Amino acid sequence: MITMKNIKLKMARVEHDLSQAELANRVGVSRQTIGLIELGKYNPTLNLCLAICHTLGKTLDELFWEELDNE
Amino acid sequence: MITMKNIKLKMARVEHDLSQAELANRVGVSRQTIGLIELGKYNPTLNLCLAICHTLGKTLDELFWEELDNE
DNA sequence: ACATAATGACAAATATATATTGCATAAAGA
DNA sequence: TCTTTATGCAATATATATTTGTCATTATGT
Repeated sequence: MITMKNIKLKMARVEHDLSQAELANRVGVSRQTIGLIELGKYNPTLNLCLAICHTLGKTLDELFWEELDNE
Repeated sequence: MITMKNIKLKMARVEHDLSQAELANRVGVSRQTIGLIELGKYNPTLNLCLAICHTLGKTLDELFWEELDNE
């Protein structure tokens, strides 16, 4: 469960001028879930990843493909 | 939770001459999990998707993009 | 300085991904 | 045939993703 911060997700979200709560709303999950994914403390499901991608206009590879560094 | 069959995953697996059980072994999950993902009856976690991708030499987009599922 | 929004952290509860076991069937080989 | 391998299906059990609620802190704005 030791993942890394998802900077790319955070950047894509900010790019759309969305707060974590707003993105969570559009995607249909809780604010905490989005926050934890950005912090790299979560292992989201594929469907959630896809929903985030569609909301932010990005692909899976663009947002979730190996961010291999530590925080 | 009715998803579409993941044909691309099955093709990539067969391309590597792996059975569901063999792929499951390498990825560290049960045979049923792989089978259900291929049947589109499951919503795997990102880490599992990534493990499958690395084992089969594919990216997330190549194996898991655009099988549109409901909710 | 004060207010409010945005985020991080934490715990307990719920939902669901995944494991485990077993059984059924079809295909391929000996 | 007989045996083995591969796959689907189903029930129960476990692990973990996700929710809900609350509080603290850090911006950001007035």
